[in-house]
Amino acid sequence: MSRSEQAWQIMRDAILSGRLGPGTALKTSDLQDLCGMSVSPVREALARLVATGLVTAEHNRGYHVASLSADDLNDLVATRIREESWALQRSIELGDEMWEARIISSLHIIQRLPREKPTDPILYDRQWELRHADFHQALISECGSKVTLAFCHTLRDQNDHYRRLSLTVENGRRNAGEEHNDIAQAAINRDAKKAVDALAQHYNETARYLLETANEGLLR
Amino acid sequence: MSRSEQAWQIMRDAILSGRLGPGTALKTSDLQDLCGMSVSPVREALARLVATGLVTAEHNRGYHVASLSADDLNDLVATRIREESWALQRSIELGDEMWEARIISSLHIIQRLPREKPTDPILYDRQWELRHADFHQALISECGSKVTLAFCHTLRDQNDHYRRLSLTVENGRRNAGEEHNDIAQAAINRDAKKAVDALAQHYNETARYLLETANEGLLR
DNA sequence: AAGCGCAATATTTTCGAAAATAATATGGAT
DNA sequence: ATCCATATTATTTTCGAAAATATTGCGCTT
Repeated sequence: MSRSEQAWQIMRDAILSGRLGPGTALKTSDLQDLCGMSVSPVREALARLVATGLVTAEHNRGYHVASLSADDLNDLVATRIREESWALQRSIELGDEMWEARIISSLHIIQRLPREKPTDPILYDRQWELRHADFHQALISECGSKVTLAFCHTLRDQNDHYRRLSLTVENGRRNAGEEHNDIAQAAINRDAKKAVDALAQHYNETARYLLETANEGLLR
Repeated sequence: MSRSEQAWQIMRDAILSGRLGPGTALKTSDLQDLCGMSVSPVREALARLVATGLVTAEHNRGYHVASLSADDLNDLVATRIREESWALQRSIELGDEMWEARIISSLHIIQRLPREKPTDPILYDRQWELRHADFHQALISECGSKVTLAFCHTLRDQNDHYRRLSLTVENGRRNAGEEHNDIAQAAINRDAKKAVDALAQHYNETARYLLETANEGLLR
């Protein structure tokens, strides 16, 4: 793997885990230390993070971890529901047995994967996050629109940043297992309306929960 | 303006004008000559172009100008219609007089701005393209969703790459003035259905025209 | 004490060359 | 002649330092 890709992973991880909190100034010298490499690959990686919205850039004034706000989260979630609803609906029309199988398999995995205990003050279960992303990706994967899928991907990335709001509080995360189940069932039964409703509720609930339990200091 | 921004403009221009055709391999040494600077800002700029979809990157194998295909154009246009329809509808609900004024003013400008004659074998009217973008941006600007607007922006950028398909043929471009007029009128009359229909037709017509007159050699 | 200009410092951005990787050419075996 | 291994070349990626730009601290005036 190239250095710039390493740097991307390291920094992305640091941001999503909260080691680099929202709004933090990202000095290149510090990042070089963190990633153990020279400035070039670090900058390359920063450019990618800017593209996905995890980092903001100001000309000649460096980079900052994107800041979080309730307004932005609401915008994000509403847009995500709109996009993924469309994509899920189309996937229900177009998806074949392989599509169903991918949903069932990825659902199974997140149900079996217990989330890590919040022993760490900074709790961040990367494994769960990856598998969770797989599940939601599987649902919409057969929508037939490459650009839409790419957009959903960046929306998911930005949304994951907001998960950080709750990961610092005691209880970790609410149990969303049942919601996942409902979505998957409805999708495989080709019940588009039910599936879309369940998906929307899942995202809305998650957002509501995040804002409720949010550590105020993390919101702009 | 920083060097990397200069490089971005120069390369973007070269791609949209067709001087760097779809699929062209982008050697850093050539790009350094083209932009008159070192490799760092060139790479920085390439990263931005990758983010907007005008350029593709392959690890350790450099960069290429994005290639064009009928399938991708259809995906692009369908998605653009879906997104902008939503955004236009919301803008019609939320927009104030300033919104109307911006539409009227930007429409006026593109109507008065005559497109350059196709004397150049490589014809590319940057001025018109900018003003055209302004008009479509104005229509959706009051939708209230930052992420949606950002997405529409990248869709527009990718779409502009496809305009290249017709710019090499004799007649330049069909007259879309009337279509612009219809959209603007309906929007300002707050007739959402009519406005959305006119917008969709405008984009569909443009895509159909592009694919009809396309120089086959440019399509993958 | 508050505001301003200027020097000192910190940081970002860019450069030119070195290292790492991929593409191409060369030569020998079958 | 064709195929494979190896050497050569071309290209991308990374480095460490220099240049450009922004920030901070200090003494001065009002």
